[in-house]
Amino acid sequence: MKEITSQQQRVLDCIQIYLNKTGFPPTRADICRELGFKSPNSAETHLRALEKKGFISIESGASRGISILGNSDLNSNMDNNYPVIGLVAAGSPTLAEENIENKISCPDDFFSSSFDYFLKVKGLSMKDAGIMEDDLVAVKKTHDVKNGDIVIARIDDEVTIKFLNQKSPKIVELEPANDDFQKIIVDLEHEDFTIEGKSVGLLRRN
Amino acid sequence: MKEITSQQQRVLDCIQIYLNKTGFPPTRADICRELGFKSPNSAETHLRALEKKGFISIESGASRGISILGNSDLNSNMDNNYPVIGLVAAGSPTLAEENIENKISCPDDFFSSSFDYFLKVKGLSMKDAGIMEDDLVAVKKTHDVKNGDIVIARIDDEVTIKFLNQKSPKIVELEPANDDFQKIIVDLEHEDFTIEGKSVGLLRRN
DNA sequence: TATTATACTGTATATATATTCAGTATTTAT
DNA sequence: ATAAATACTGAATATATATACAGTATAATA
Repeated sequence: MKEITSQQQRVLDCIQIYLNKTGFPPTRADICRELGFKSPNSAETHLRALEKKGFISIESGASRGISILGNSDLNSNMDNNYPVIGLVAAGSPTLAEENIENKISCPDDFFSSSFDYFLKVKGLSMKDAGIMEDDLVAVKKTHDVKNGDIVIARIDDEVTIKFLNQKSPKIVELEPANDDFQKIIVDLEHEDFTIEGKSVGLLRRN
Repeated sequence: MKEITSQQQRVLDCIQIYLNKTGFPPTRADICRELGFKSPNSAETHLRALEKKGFISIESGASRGISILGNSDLNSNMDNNYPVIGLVAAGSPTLAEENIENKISCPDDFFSSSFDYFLKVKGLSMKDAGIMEDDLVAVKKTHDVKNGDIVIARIDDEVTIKFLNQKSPKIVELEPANDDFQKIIVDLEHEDFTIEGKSVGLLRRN
């Protein structure tokens, strides 16, 4: 199995998410819509690359004839215990024992993408995005984020959840979804900045 | 779930077998080939019957747009399958098969209280309460509600989700959480009003 | 340095596919 | 007795979809 590129990984994830959501694979046009491509051939070439590398198989001539290989997951629906983490500051690793407030049993394929933990939200800085105090945001630990994603970021030793907007290679803006809050402008050259992950879903327990 | 006929069972089995074998659902022609039908309309009518009875859903216009619903045989652990319901109008019972858009496997004790179904939210009338379009509200069917609860109510034949505020034995106010929307004032003596249940949680899948 | 792989836009088209319409016949409810 | 559901054949068609072809551009490789 050859190495997969990050864009090919996005396409592969897209297929899996589409499958979970609808029960059948996407068309080229569906993939374009999901990932923002403007030509069906963009999807086509990625699919052919993924086929060549053995990640998927494509049934010639068949519509939606994509199947994900090496994936005999009848256990995809198994429950797992996911930790609930508060907005922890400091250099302590996010998933360290002392930061785990709780654990929640939940199917692995519960959200559109796999995830690693629940983040318990403090404050109302993302209120207009429908994220309220004490909501549990399902966080996938990844650096594969793009502008517009709701990301969990660490600046120096403060953790925050905001919309990502990378203005330039050196400047990142973290935008709240609440007029009462200011956007955070991060100078990557002078501040310690890390993307912890991104939101892939939300859970509210009254 | 209405009774399935033996031929419809054969078609349903055929879809499942095809899915296991190829990873994507069959076309009408595929079903004909597998079961020996000579007209694609044979498959079509069986599919429509299966859809009507709630065994499958069919995405209109999409090729191979068949997905098998509530197949608790394959993915049942200790989880339960909870139906996803749109904001259905009319006198049809909320949990009628034809209103079920989807099913979600989820632990029984997932929210603070037991619940009966997920309601897929339309519109932004509860936006300031952090309830956005397409959010899934976990609904417990009950009449035990109090002022301030987020309730699912039916007025004549319209279903809505709002804050409950009973002003008097005869007047109920349903209050949105969005300045762009008007509160709904219900005269219990002259309008057909029912409390379907209340929100006990929320799920958002990006 | 040339070549291959990646990563796209944009257009075009053959065909795969859903879906409707017109029939026939049998069985099941009302 | 009549309607409605079941169970098909057969033909026709609009459109959904895969896929080829023509480009552009950059990064990796040999």
